Amino acid sequence: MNTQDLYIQNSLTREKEKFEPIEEGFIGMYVCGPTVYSDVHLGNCRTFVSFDVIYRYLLHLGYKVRYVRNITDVGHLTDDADQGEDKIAKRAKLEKLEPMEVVQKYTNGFHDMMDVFNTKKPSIEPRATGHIMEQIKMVEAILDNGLAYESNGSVYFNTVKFASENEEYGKLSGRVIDELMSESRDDLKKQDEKQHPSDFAIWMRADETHLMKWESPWSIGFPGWHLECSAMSTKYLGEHFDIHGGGNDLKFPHHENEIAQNMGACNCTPANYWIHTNMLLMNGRKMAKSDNNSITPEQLFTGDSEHISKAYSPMIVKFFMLQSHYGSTLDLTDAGLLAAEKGYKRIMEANRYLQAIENGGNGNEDVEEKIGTLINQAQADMNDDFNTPKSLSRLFELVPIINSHKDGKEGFSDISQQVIDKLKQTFSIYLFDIFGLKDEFESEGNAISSKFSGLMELIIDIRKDARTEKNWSTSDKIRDKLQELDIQLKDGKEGTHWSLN
RNA sequence: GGUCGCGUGGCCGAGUGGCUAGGCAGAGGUCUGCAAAACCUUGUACGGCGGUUCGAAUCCGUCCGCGACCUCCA
Repeated sequence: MNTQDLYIQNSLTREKEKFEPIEEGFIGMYVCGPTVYSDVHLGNCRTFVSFDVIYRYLLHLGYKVRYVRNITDVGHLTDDADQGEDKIAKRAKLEKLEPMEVVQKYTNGFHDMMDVFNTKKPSIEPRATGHIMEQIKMVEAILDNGLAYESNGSVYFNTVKFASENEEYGKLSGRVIDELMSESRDDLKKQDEKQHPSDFAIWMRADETHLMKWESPWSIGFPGWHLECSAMSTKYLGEHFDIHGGGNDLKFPHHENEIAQNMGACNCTPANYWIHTNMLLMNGRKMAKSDNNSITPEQLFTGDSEHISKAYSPMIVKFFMLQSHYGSTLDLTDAGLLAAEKGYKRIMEANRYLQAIENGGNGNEDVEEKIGTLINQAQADMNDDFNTPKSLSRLFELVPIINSHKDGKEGFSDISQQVIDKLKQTFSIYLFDIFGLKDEFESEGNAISSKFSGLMELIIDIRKDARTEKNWSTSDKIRDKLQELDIQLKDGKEGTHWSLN
């Protein structure tokens, strides 16, 4: 594996593969967005933070990326077996709102949360209801190809026929149609409209009470959930594009059926690389309200939950997520968050010090070689399937070097200006551009923080005089009172530094 | 029951056929008026049992446990 090349773990082949874009320099990436029927789930946040880092890294590599992430605002049923209510409509009735009010409300909430986590906005964020025509056209194409059938105003994708003509069905999820068949034979009688239980609706006839419905050649109805992603990815990225992503839980049936629809419509596989993010657990188990084992992003930020001992800021939560690989389950625990908080502060503080270094020394070969190696490894780690935890660990290994410079240690102090600049650039690019973190103190508003800094310098100066006079009671009083305000003084060889706790 | 995946030191979490992850916590030291911070040093690890191999925590089998999805049940 060449560390200069990007490798991606491809869910479709279950292999780590070298990434080669369809068109040199350009990447089309589609990620399944949220169904906006309730407040965004913390697990969703992890997924979109993961793809945000992937997006940012691809941009960093110089690709021109078209990142499409949809908003599902129709067709996602409470029960995936093509029965049950539309999630949006159900919520609309519950809250006595127009369906589109529900959609707007939770879309706004989702966007706000994505901002809180400092993720970049996608290039295009299409909505299912805005693409009914495209979906109807796709149903027609699939019908024309003989891979769907109409039944009582609804249209179903014929999985049996598709699977018999094509080995693709089940490839992503590892499911085999024969098994699906034998598994659910008992169901067959119940479903009079479907020819086979594994068939799925691509258009559904709506009854009179249904809130969201459109005219189509088959009935007044609405599109099946899986169809929107096929239609919108095709519209904005073409029939064949580079990367398709989503949460692990969408692999089956959603993504499997998406592939089937695209192939059924144009006989081409939609994406070369499929990326699936893994689940966020809490205390070792899945988050579920019914088990009282769940926490919302807001609760994390306010500390208002029995599961955590204190509040954690968004960047600490994000840092916590980045310390695991997107493909692994991540276990949210109070101890884990506490550790992440300390780590986050340590690395941010080192960066703040680093960026303020003005003059380099004469150069020190040993240290500079070590720095160069670590910087290269950080990049190689990101190239290896976006390994953020490993890449972060390289930055952490650079922290003692930076802090030694602060202490005026021999060897570390005479790093050349060139290497210092390289370090500055590396930290800035990785922490902020690629990982999308923010220094929460720095971002609190420059006007305030610069006055605040001036004030702190004054206080430190007064305390220094007291210390020179060995007036320990005054100097300790300043230190202790500031500590009570969560401002920590740190006496070092080069003078006193301060930080916010 | 099926499909996919996971099980690493006190906690979180990378990685690998023989060679340091990293963070947090712990221990010792340096520094300090004292402290904190910082720096240096440091420990027990790869679920159980078999097998392949000169050598496996890393590959294979099996058992146990966990998670997601599907199914079943409710």
